[in-house]
Amino acid sequence: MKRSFQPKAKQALLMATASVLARNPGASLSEIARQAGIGRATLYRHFPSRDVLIRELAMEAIAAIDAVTADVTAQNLPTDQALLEFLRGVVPLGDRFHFLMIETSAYNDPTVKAAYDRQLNELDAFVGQLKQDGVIASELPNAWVTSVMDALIWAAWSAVNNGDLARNDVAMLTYRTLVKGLS
Amino acid sequence: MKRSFQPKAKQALLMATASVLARNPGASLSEIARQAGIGRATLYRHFPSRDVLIRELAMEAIAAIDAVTADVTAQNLPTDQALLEFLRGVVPLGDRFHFLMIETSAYNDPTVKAAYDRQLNELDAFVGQLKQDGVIASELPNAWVTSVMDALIWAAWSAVNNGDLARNDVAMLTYRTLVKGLS
DNA sequence: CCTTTTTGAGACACTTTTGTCTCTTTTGGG
DNA sequence: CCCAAAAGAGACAAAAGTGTCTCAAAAAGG
Repeated sequence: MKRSFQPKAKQALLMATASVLARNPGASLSEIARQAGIGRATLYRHFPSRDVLIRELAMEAIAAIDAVTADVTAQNLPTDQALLEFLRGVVPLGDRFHFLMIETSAYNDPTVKAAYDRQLNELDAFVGQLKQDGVIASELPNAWVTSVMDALIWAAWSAVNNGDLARNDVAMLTYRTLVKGLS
Repeated sequence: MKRSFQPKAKQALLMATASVLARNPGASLSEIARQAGIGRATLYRHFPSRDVLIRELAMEAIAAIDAVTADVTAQNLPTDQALLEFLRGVVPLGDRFHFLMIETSAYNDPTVKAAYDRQLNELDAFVGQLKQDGVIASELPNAWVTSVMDALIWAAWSAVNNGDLARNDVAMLTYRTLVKGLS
């Protein structure tokens, strides 16, 4: 083959889709293709249906967050620093992180659902560690902590993409807000 | 007339719609009607079109938040207490508050847009006061503050509706998270 | 009860979106 | 420069959502 079916373009397409769907979950495929700067037919060449697109995006998002987690874990940092590093990695993925929370149709697929549940459990365990180490208050319900984390990550990503906040500041700002807010 | 066209049922319908649309902005009218426990045709008897439903819901949401603001203002509290009271009033309206942020199609209507812009300005002014009074840090961009407020209000409402948090605790929890997080 | 109003269910045309195909143009490796 | 792979454009049927209408059942006032 001259040019193999480039996984690079597919990746870029997935990222564009996340960006669109995070803002407007009901967006049509024409809308997604338009905002990705490609033709609708081309979108179908990469993804045979809307469901597959959603599913692959979900899996990609989960994998991207896993990569961040693995990277942070490998550094063996104290939990508070690990949280900061996690945010540094995850805030740029804010649209995909958010997409996972709102695009409930993705969980019709059992593989996606299993991977997502596993990731939620890992996050829950991390919150447990943060509590143990006194980074956040242990009397707070985990559900509240994870909700606030998601909410702030999404707010941070949106602020950067609206031009309201600088990309380099935003992880630290989120970290401070989170740690101080939940201490 | 025997029974006038009850504004009460209409109100209940709007509330159910907000609840559905906040979670799933792309929900169809069948979905909305089903979750509201009524027939689709009945929905059309109250609202002639999807656009009108969206528009009326937006106006109702804005009015409900205005009512909270007016109530808080009338009490002439110090700003930190005013914030707490505002949250107490607004967290139960979390779905409608959130709906206003995500249902961009509502702003096609100039009346809705004007009312929403006015409300955003009022919120911005309130944030300015909170900064002046040292309740929150003045170096934070207003956009970040309002983003975090919305995010937390929505997280709080969701947590209550998922049964993760008690309705009576949640405003105070949101207040603490917000004030400590942004101090 | 009886009457009037409201409701739910379903049929219907219309619009938008989805998914499939074909044809032409562009692009990048050889 | 050539040519195969990939892109865009557009036509098309199928599916889903929207808006209108009718009719029978339910509900509530008199």
